Amino acid sequence: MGYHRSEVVERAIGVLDETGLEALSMRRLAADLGVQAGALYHHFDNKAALLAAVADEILRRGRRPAEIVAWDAEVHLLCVGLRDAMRRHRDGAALIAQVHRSDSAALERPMRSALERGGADQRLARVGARSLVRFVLSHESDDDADFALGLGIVLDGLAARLESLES
Amino acid sequence: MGYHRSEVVERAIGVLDETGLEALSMRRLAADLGVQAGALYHHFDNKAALLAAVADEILRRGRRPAEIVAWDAEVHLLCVGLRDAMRRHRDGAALIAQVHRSDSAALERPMRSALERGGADQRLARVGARSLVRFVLSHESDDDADFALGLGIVLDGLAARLESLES
DNA sequence: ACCTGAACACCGTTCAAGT
DNA sequence: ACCTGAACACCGTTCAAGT
Repeated sequence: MGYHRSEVVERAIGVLDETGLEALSMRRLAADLGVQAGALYHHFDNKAALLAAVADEILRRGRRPAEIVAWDAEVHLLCVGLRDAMRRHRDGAALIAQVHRSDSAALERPMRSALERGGADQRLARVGARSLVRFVLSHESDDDADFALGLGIVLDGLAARLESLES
Repeated sequence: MGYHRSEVVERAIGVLDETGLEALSMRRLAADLGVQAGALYHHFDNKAALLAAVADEILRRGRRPAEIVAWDAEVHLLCVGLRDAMRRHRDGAALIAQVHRSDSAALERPMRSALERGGADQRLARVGARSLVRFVLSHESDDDADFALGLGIVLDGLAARLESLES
């Protein structure tokens, strides 16, 4: 009953918010759409593909218009933006972390280029981007103050490494 | 057929290593022990309790004898020890991360006291310990050099915060 | 092209009944 | 105390058959 994938994804986000990731099954979602479970496989190869599409949509909705800012402000914006996007939905972090496991590049690429803009060599940009993204994904339930402190620690460590590269 | 929980746990670790976390079901484990699935519920309240016991045992086996070392060496040892323990078994990190979600204290406590020994106040010790443990848990698949670089970044950031507390 | 109905091969958990 | 057998309420996925 979803002409397109997009309506299935939208309903999936609804089910996610109402019942959580654990209860978001192909059968439950199909029932919610008034359709047999097997019908979903005309739109998605498997459940992983559906969840990837859901994660994509959640991140797309969280995306802010590109601003022209300093590289360190951009790194900060990327972290806070990711955090906000995933906190907008029940189990958002768990879902995005799960999808991120099989496609880490999508989330880490913008972070990596911001770090390279800040003078990081390829390796530091890669490792730093990975650390930052995983930090954000694993600290969903922290309150904002603790999150800011933890993020500040990682950013300070990164800054120290960047300074020693400049000399 | 396990007089005690310990034999069930041992077999569970075997199944984990052979087939991975996804395939470690109550039914599969029971079949492996030559027993009906229901019998396992005489030893464990539910699957989560079983997995917690398995994670505990994996961590217990990875524990090294306490040495008398400087606090920063201890923090480093705790991180590397945790990493080694979880890498000794297939899907070890995923299992320990899962259990850690409902009992983060056990893993974070020793890290917290090491940080307090290094001069951290309660809040910095709590946030720092959490960041370090989650860093280790989420970087299982990194190679050793990338892990060391990432860990160094977090530790440097922590050190900067500790120095500013001393003044 | 899209969906139904029905099946296949699984899950975690409970519980009367047996020893 | 510990286990069996069998059930309950679910899963993801496939596929002939219908429209």
